[in-house]
Amino acid sequence: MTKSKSAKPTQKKSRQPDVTRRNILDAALYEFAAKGLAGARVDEIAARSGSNKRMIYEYFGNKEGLWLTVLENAYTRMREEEHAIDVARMKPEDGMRYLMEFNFKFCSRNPEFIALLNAENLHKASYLKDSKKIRELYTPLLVVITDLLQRGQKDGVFRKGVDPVELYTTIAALGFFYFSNIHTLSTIFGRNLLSPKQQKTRLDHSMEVVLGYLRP
Amino acid sequence: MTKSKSAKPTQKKSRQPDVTRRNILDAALYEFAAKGLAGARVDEIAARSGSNKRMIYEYFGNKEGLWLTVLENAYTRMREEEHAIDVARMKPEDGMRYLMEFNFKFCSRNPEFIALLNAENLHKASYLKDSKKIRELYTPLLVVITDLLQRGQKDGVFRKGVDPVELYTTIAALGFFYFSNIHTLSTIFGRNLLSPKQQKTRLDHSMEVVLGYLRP
DNA sequence: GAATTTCGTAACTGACCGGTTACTTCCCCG
DNA sequence: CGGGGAAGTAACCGGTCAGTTACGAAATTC
Repeated sequence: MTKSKSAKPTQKKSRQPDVTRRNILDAALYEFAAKGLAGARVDEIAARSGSNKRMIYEYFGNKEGLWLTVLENAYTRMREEEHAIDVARMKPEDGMRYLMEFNFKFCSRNPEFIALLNAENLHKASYLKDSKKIRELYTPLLVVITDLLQRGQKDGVFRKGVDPVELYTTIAALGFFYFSNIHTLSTIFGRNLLSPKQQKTRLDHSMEVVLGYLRP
Repeated sequence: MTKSKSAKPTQKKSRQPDVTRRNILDAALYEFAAKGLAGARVDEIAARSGSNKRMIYEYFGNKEGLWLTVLENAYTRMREEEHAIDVARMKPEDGMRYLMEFNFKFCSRNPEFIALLNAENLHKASYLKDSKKIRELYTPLLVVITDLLQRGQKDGVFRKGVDPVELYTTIAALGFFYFSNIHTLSTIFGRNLLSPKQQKTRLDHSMEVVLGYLRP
C-alpha cells in the first residue's frame, strides 16, 4: 500500500507507516515481555509507541494479532542473527562452541525474547501454531547442526549416533533455562546470577557438558 | 485458629475451613497455571473451588496473596516428593540417575508447576522473594548432590571439580526446559513431544549427557 | 488548491473484574 | 435450645480495559 517513500531522508513528522509500525512493535515487545499477553495494556503500548490505539488496530487488527506479529518478529530476528556467521566453514568443535555461545549470549542480551516464549508456552503455543513463517525458520539450523555432527564424526572428534534435534534441544535448554528462570534461581540459591561472572561460569560449564558428551 | 477438627470422618457440607482452603488452592493452581496471574479470574477460581470469593479474600487477603500461597505450596510439594527416597544411600551413579529421572518425571507429571514458575519469572520472582519458606527448601538438596559428587569422586566414577550448583542447574535445565517449551518446540520441530516415546528419548539423552560429563 | 487519503486525538461504550458488603444460613457450645 | 460466631451467597461498586467512532489536521495526488 504505502511503499514508495523510502528515499526521503528525515521528515519531521507523521506519514511514515513503516516507522510507526516499527515503533508500535517495539513498544509492544517491551510491554508484552514485561507483563504477558493478558497483563499488557493496549493503551500503554500506544502511549509508549508515540502513536495511538487507532493505528494499532489499523495495522494489527487486535491485541492478539499484535501479539502474534511481535512473536514472529522475535523468532525471525534471532534466526537472522544466528545465520550472520557461517558455521558451515568452521571446524566442528569451534562451530559447536559458536552455536552454544551465540545461543547463550542471545538469551542474555534479549530477556524479552525469553519472556515472550514463556508466555506463548503458557498459551500452549496457540498463536504460534497458526503462524506459517515459523516452521520453516528452524530447518536450516538443523541442517547446520547435522552437518557439524557429520564432519566432527568423520574427523573423529565427535561420537556417533547423536540425534541433531536432541542435541539442539540440549543446547537450547542449557542457555534458555538459566535466563528463563534466573530470578527464581537467584532467589533460591541466594546468588545474583545476572552478574557477568556467574554468566561466564555458567557458559563454561555448559560447554564442558556438551563437548564432554560429544567426544567419542 | 481452626485446627481442632481433623478427627471427624466425613461431613456432608460446609464448615470445613481446611477443606475449603484446600479446594480454593487447588482451583487457584489450575486457574493460575492456565492463565497466569493477570489472566486468572478470581470469580473463576471461586466458582471452580465450590466456594466463593468472600472465602478467598478471608483466607488469602487478595489475589496476590493467593498467588504466593499457591507458589509456595507447589515448591514445597516438589521438594517433599523428592525427599521421599533416600538418595544418600544409593550408589553415586544411581543416585544421580534417580535425581534426573525424578526431576524429569515430576515436570512431566506437573505441567502446572512449570507454568507457575514461568509466570513467576515473568514477574522477576517478586512474590517469591518475599517468601521465607522457599530459600531453606533447597539447601538439603544441594547437600545431597554434594554428597553424591564426593562419594562418586572417591569411588573414581565421577570427575573432580564439579560445582554442585552448576550441576543441579544443568539437571534442572534438561528436565524443565523440555516441558516448559514443549508447545513451541513441538510446533517448530513438527513433532509431538508430549508422547511417551519422545519423552523417553529425551530423558535417555539427558542422562547420557550428564553422566557422560561426570565420568572422569 | 481542491479532493482524497492518511494519521492523530479523545471521547465513548459495554463488558468485565477485583474487592466489599449486607444479609442469610449453618454449626457449635453452653 | 438459643445465641453467637463462622461460613456462605449474591448483589453491588468503582475502576479498568479492549475496541470503536467521530472529527479534525496534515499530507499526497492530480
